[in-house]
Amino acid sequence: MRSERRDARRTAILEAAYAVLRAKGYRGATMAAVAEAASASKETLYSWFGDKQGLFRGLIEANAAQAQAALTAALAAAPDAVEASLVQFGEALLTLLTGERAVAINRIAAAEADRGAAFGMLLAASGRDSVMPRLAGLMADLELAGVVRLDDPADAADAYLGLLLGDLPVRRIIGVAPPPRKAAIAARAERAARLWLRLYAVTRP
Amino acid sequence: MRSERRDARRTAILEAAYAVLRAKGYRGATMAAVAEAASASKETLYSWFGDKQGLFRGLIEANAAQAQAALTAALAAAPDAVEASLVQFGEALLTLLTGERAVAINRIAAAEADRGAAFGMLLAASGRDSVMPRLAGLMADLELAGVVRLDDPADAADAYLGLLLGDLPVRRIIGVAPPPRKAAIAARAERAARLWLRLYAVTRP
DNA sequence: GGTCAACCGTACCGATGGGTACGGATTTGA
DNA sequence: TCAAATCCGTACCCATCGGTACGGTTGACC
Repeated sequence: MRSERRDARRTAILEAAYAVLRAKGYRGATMAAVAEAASASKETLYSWFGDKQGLFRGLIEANAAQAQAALTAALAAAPDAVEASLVQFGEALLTLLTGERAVAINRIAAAEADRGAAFGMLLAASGRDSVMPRLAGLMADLELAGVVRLDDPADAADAYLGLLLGDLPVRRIIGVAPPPRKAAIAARAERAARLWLRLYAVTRP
Repeated sequence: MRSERRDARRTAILEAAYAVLRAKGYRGATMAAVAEAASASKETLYSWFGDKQGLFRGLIEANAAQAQAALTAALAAAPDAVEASLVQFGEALLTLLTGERAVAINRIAAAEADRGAAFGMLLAASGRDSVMPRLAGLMADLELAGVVRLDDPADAADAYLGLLLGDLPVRRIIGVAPPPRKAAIAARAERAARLWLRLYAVTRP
């Protein structure tokens, strides 16, 4: 299959683009540097992706697909207790959002936010807009199980996100916080679930 | 006084720098554009601030002082109930963090996060590191008043920040959310205080 | 009123990076 | 094995931007 090799090459190029992006930032990620890292020519880059924005748009889309898969996997590993799935979901989401990839991509969107918010929109579409439905579903399950009562589901979801993330994503994007360790992520997810349940549980513990 | 005029000129230049920054972003904020907006010469800019980083470092520092003053004012307008001061503090903080100025500055730090985190550090020093003590003090007051019980004050403060901010700052920085209206800010601050009190109140309402 | 420093406007320089063009090599498909 | 398409490497063009130099002008201070 020719398309297989093409796809592999494409992801290899995007991987090289990400490597340069992570090391040098968006403005430092020159097309020449990406081409060299990918052992490709600039002309190939332009022919495949149109321009620099197109290249990194491709990177964002690829990452979005990856992130979706990770979240799906986290939810698929169905735990016995519904509450535990909230923790697992939180861990997966926190791992994604504070990871190097998401941070680097968020920095692109921040740097380009003035020149239209094209990157931001794309990121939001593949980020929040795909996360919230899953979170809503999870919470609906919890409500059906009689664990919690949610008068305003959107509000409750927002509260959970806040408790889970805090200002960590901003500090990551700004560059003042290192990526949290697995243990720290687990602790945060556990704490967020505990506090959130305390807020909305039907029977106050 | 000559220094008065110098100070006024300096703040005028920084104001012009901010205007250009807001309109064009950090990379688009060329020294020439700032000079023109300030009716100054590039040479003056370089002589006063050293280089581009120095200019925007000055902008960040000026903004930090302004923000500190706003928070102090919010806390100084001492309300009768200590709980109300939590709402006032939240409104002030939310107004600051989602405002155009803070967002533009955060975008600088995001764009320059790879090349060392100099801007990020500066921003954190004048931001979180100056906010948290005040929040801690506020919460200590609440505990002394017997309203809440905080086993882990740092944790409680983090939870409050999460409830207050949610992912709004990130969405602002990314450019996908407009600055919230006064009413929305008030609603968020009120909600954060309500939920936080529900979490930590001594007597569950 | 005269002197001196600061400042404005402009012009200039070197470097860099996005985007294009082209020749030679390599792979693809029959 | 041969023709066609693709791709790599390099070189090139052009615009932009950070930073510097300089001459004319203004304003402060004596």
